[in-house]
Amino acid sequence: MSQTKKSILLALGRLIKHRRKAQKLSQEQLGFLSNLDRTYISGVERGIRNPSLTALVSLASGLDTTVSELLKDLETEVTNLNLNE
Amino acid sequence: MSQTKKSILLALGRLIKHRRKAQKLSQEQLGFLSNLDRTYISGVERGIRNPSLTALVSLASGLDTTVSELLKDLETEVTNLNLNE
DNA sequence: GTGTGACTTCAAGTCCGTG
DNA sequence: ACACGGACTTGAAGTCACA
Repeated sequence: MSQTKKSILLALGRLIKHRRKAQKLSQEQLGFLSNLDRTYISGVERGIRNPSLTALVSLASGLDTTVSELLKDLETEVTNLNLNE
Repeated sequence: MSQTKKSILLALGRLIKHRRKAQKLSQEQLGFLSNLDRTYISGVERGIRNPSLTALVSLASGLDTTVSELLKDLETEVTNLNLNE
């Protein structure tokens, strides 16, 4: 796993945690809302999971947002979002 | 795999194919640009692959766009983008 | 309420090829 | 140039017990 990938996943994790806190949800509650295991949420927030598109869709709707919104935030956080060079 | 997931992946595939054609790229060329195997690109376009976040990032930059842009298009195509109900 | 390690099953992703 | 397949290695999905 490249360093850039890691930083993307870490940024995603921070973002999701931030959104979750803003909604005053526990990982358990978000897990329920998104039909994902609480420990899986934990892994995503810590940046050790690389979620699939469908997992992202589940997460986003649990957080009452869309994937594109979520990733737009990610793109403002990660300045150089390029894996291919 | 639920029906909704399939329709999301099919929509993503159509979208990517459309973008790729617009750029006048072959699957092979896009594979090269995004550092992904050509057969994998083929699978994504046919909706039988569920790409990870990092794969999406790679694809997006190969298509000279961002993941959020790509998924915004997807959200306009897929009316009910909700896996959790 | 969360982090973490370990685990199994299944899909991601690559590489070989065919028509 | 692409769909499709087999075989392969790595990693994601999904869950558990424990601290």
